[in-house]
Amino acid sequence: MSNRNRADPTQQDQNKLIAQRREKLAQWRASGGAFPNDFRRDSLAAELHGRFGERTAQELEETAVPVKVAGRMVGKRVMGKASFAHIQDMSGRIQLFLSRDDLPPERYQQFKGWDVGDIIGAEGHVYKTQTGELSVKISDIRLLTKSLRPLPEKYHGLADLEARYRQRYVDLIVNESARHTFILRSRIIECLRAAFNARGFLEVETPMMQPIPGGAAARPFITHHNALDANLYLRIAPELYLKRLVVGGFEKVYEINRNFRNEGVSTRHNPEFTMLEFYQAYADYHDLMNMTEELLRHLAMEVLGTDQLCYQGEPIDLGTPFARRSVREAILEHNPRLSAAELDDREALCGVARELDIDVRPHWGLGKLQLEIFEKTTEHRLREPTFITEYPRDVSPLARPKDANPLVTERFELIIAGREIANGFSELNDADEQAQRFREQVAEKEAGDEEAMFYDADFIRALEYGLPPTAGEGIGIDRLVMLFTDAPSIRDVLLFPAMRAQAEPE
RNA sequence: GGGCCGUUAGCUCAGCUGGUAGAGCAUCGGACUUUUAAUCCGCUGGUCGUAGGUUCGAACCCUACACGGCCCA
Repeated sequence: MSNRNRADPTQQDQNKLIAQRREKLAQWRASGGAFPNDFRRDSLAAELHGRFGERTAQELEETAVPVKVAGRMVGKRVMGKASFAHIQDMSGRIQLFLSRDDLPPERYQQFKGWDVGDIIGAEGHVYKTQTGELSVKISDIRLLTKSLRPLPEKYHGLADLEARYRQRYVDLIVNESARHTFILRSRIIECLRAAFNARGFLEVETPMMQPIPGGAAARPFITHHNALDANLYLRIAPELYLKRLVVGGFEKVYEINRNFRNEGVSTRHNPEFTMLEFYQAYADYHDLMNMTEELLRHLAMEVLGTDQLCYQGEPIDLGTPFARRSVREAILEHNPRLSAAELDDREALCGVARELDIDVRPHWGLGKLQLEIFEKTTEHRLREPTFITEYPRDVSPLARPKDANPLVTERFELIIAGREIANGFSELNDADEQAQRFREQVAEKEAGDEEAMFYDADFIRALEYGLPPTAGEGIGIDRLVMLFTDAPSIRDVLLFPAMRAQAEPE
């Protein structure tokens, strides 16, 4: 990134290219009618390709269908008294052919002064060039918006990652793959919404600003409400509100929205990220695993047309049933030197954890140690879709314990390509036990765990009215989109990823 | 927070052992009525991220800082 050309608009344009374009704009203003907004197009590029792409040149010449198109000029080839240009609209690109003698007087001369990047509107008729490219033979053309800044080079596009993230608008103009990623993201969310609606779920919106942040183990952002003179937290999860709604009788609810976690930024973490969270009464975690598997397979077929994904060179098969194994089984499988007996021996696990360079805290219990060891040694090795089940009770304070073994819960996480994609469980609906779990969390918070949960008395009150047996799950949309678009970084699937503020924006 | 790497023209990138900076594309001027990374001819364009230091001399060596990338916590 250049630090030159600072923000003061009266002082800018040290850059010759910008100065030249500003001069062209000044002439346009002087001639009157700059920045008009009375041009109406009647066709998009992709529509033209769809309607006329298969027609022969002769058929098109006979019908001479008149069209009006508009978009950003992304290519310009002037050859004496005739020119080609490509314009790009939200659907794609279409070529324009201009011949001086087909245009009003002076128009061709004006066109020659316009720049790649300018927004133009044109009318003419659909035809095919000698090479068979569907194009519009122009009878008149107008400049609609003057672009003052030159676009990146046409061949390499914009490659600098910092520039692509900070100036996403430029990235979207010049990089087809970026447009594709965000269009696919939109389709994925659209498809998920349709799937939940079809299953009878009700879409809801719950507070983003919460007096007590709950539903996950994470550090929250704090903000302040002036009129109430009260601190509020940006939500780390919608979970406790969604369960209140199930108490209220909305037995199947879902929400697709942002969560905020005050943690580091990395290729997998952004401080704000999108989560699909849903709850279904009279279901348990097995039901949700089955549904998740179905859902992902359906999603892949809908948006990609295949259930065979390729992520960063690695094949991912969503077509065959996902593996399911418990945290215990997974740890033992990937740590052959560990015995089942050692997994239940806190002292032994502490030693193992330290050998793994895990920063063991004195207040950690057996479950926390198991989970840390799982995350360090096992999670990243799970490449094919795998449900990891039976998470320890003490790291799952909102989940229902297993009847057969109350030390673990009816919880799962879905791991694909070494990353957590979803997390779900049978909900803890025993108000007294939930209150006890909150008290344990508060004790851990007091012991220094900043991610431990708060005691939410209103949530307990809601449970006391009676939460039906319910299962709930969160699916990380950004990570799902990464998987589906083969994106190496979460920033590639966020239109405006979190970046450190620039000292002086250009 | 730690380690490694990067920052040079509008964009994509070269730049050797330290000797005051180059290409392609774009721009600008010219030629050209079916091109599509158009072609051909000619000309421009730089406070080498910032600030110090070493040196006769720094894009290059050293230090700090800023921003970014990757990995680890």
